[in-house]
Amino acid sequence: MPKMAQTADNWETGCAMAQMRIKDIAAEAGVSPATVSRYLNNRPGQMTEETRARIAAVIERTGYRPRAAARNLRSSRTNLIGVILADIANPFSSAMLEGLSASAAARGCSLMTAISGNDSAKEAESLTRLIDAGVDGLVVNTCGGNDKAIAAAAGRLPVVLLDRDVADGGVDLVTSNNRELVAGLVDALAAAGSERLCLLTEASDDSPVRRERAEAFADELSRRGLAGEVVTLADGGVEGVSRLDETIRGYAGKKLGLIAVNGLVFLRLTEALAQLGPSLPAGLKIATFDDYPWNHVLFGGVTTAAQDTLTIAERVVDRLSERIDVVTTTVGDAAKLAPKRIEVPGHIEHRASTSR
Amino acid sequence: MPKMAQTADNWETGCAMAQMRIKDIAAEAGVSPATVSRYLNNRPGQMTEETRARIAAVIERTGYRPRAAARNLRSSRTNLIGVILADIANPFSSAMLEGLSASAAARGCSLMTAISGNDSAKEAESLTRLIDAGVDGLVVNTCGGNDKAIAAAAGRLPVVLLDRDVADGGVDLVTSNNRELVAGLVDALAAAGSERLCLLTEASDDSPVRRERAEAFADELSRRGLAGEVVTLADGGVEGVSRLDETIRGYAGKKLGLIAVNGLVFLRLTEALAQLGPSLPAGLKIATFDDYPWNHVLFGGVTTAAQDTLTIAERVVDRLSERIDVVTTTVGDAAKLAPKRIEVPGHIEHRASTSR
DNA sequence: TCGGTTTACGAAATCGGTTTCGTTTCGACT
DNA sequence: AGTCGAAACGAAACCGATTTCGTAAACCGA
Repeated sequence: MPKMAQTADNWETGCAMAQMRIKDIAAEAGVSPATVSRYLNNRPGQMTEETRARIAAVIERTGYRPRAAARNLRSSRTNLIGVILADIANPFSSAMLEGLSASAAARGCSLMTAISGNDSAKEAESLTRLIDAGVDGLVVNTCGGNDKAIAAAAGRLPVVLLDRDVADGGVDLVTSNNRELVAGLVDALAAAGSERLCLLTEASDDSPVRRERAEAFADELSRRGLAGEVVTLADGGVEGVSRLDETIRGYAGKKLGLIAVNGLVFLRLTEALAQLGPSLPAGLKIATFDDYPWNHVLFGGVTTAAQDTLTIAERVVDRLSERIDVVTTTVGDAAKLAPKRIEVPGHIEHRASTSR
Repeated sequence: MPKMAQTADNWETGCAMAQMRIKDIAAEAGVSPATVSRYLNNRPGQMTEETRARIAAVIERTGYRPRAAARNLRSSRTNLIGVILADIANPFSSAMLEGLSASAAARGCSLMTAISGNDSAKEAESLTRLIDAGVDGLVVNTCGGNDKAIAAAAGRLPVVLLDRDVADGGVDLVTSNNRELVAGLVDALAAAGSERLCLLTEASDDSPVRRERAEAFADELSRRGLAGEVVTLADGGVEGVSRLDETIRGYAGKKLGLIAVNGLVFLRLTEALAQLGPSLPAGLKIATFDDYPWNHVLFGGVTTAAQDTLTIAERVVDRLSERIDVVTTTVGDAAKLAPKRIEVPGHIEHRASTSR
């Protein structure tokens, strides 16, 4: 006996009717599955307005949704973007995630996220897991230690780096204009009367971003003939803080200006300063990277180099989409896009901590 | 001419060899695809140790990875967990994401994330997008307004709610022991000598969590015979802050104790207090929900009701896995799990803001 | 040694879309 | 009217795994 067509009538009770297949829709609309597929993907091969309407009606009525797995299998496209974040506790990362989510959704893509927690091994594992899952492209905010693997991945599918570069280069990167932002903060401190500047960094953070900011800081100092240095806090609270404390005491009253290289360092700085008193020691000026909610509050507002996270996210998804389109369009690897570095301008929020 | 077996020899240059299929592996190992499949999923139908080793060797050598899409199609399981978060800017959410990511990875699952940004429409859209993508289960930190849709979704696939419940009930929920935490904070303030307590909330936040905490607060007050009230800040900075300011001034010096219902409210409170001076007005005590980095810093440390985000995440994934297993195991809907409410105990961090 | 049961494995169907390729239809232009 | 080309659509192959079902071999107790 030939297999009966499994119609999707709500059988007996009006309970959950069996999932419909594209062929059911086709039958119902009196067309072939191919035509329904063309409708679903509004393919160039147009169809009669009447046919289109009939299919639309049936889909509307039945609430049919195509199964993604089947679609993925044949077309080998998943509309999934993989995201690997180094440290979600960092508000920069969560802001980025929100931006990526929005930009991806605007293109009909979903996000598969993995969080490495600054652990290289976890990052590597996430890399393969996301690739195995069949993501169309990958956004990586690397914690370092996987440069080889990431470069290799970039050879197999579209990859865009977020904020932190890999050694070998050759992979797209989207980042802030760190050099200009450093200059802006130095400006603000100098304008506030600081004569000697310190850039505060953390020992555990050896990221390219930190290095770039440190270099820009040194350059900026020598360009202006200002005195200053990079102070690296030891990891873990106490030692680092006392070292900082020492530095500040040593300069107190001498028009010192401090720049925290990121939000976490700024929090530790705040902790250290709390030991000296609730408001800033006379003559001490402060500025920091990354605009967090508490930056408005601490010290009556701290001058901040704010990154334009939303735009960064947008650029990342734009670029990734370009690559994805190329991959799915071109036959050979001939017209592969050259790797590109995209800088998104941030801006300086001037607040009380650098007022004269 | 019969189609030639596409062997995966690195042809000519050692360049990227063609993706292998399970049938290639099977051929190479001298077994059938079915056997390789059994190996990959280590199925009960065991195989000879020798066969197993031979397959393992071929896979090892070729670096074969099964295509997820094909696997998903046939088995209708994706090993994907969908996560919808209301507000990623809230550190509670990002901590949760990290925990979920870890717990899911431990079970070989990946996360598909969507962020509603407290927008009901976006939440609804995310819901269908994730379901269409074929996630095995869903974790929802709802922003409200989609109770019907969420309940409906829970009827079609495993759903676990995070922190915020839906109206109709009937869906699993994992949350903190808010009532005990409220009691703990009231304890701390009372012990610090506060005679009149305020719970600060925001007008825009009408979540079940807020309501639960407010109710617990009222109950606790009456149980102890303490005076107090719930103060709702208007949205947007100024009006809300001045209202708060007024409240504080009205009570200043009268042994007032303040509880911020969440981290965002606490930040606004901090802002308002900054107008009164850098340290707490005499006799004013403060406590807050949610343990953020700056809680250690502000006011020399603020007493906090900390939620155990890691454990919450773990319970969520545990519960979701239970449901997923039931769905894929049972034939009928007979043994469906009854909805369950899981409370994960948090704890109180006693800090300087409630010292005597 | 012989039935009976278990174990190891292969052949082929199957999941539900997409895509290729071919056929029909229709309009337009000599 | 005849021809041509494009547009609209259908039949069937295809994506690459899993799963069912069947069979041969191995094992086992009597």
